[in-house]
Amino acid sequence: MDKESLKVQFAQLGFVSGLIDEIVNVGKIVNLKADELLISPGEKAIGMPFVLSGNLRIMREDDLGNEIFLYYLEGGDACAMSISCCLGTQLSQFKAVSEDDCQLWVVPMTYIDEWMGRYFSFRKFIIDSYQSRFDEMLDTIDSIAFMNMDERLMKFLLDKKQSSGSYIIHKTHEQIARELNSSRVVISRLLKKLEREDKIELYRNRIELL
DNA sequence: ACATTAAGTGATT
DNA sequence: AATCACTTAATGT
Repeated sequence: MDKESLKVQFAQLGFVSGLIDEIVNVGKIVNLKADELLISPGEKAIGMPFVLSGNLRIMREDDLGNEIFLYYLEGGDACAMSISCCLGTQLSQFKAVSEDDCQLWVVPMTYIDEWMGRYFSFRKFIIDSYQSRFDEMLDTIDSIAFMNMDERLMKFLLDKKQSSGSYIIHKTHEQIARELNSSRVVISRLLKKLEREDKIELYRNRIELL
């Protein structure tokens, strides 16, 4: 990723050129392959990540290793949540795993506070970003609280199609069950039902939407 | 050929 | 909707 295309990416976020230069100068690239752990609860964040490409899955985890899915970070997103983690010398409350191959631009936290003061566009971006993470979290809370499992599963499949731009989903029933906080058997049955309704086709490690 | 992992299913709570 | 127990199918060594 060369500097010029980086600048183009950040310009799309509505940043002014002075800010873009600073971001490009102090950040560094982080490449993740699919299913790599970026951070887990209790760790100190390395900085504030901007997602250049790929998707990340953000989750909460309890002491027993049970996970609950919160939201996705997609290209163009930044994890504003990581601010609290760094401004207040707090440790991460989240677990972040790459969903596919990802490119991140990570900026040391020390700059964030200062940029928020100096650049209106940056302050706005952070607040908006915080807001959308929050909204997405409300969304998943709603779906856990108010939607039936079959609706949640359908939503999951459609979201997946949306974010990956593909009708093919490379996941096992087990993985899907974990992300929806359900069990493998339940997911297998519901998927089977969807297959009988000709909405999907099932294979090993792969689901195709029709 | 054998072991391992993913997926399908009936019965029970 | 979850869990158990068991079967069947696919894949790796």
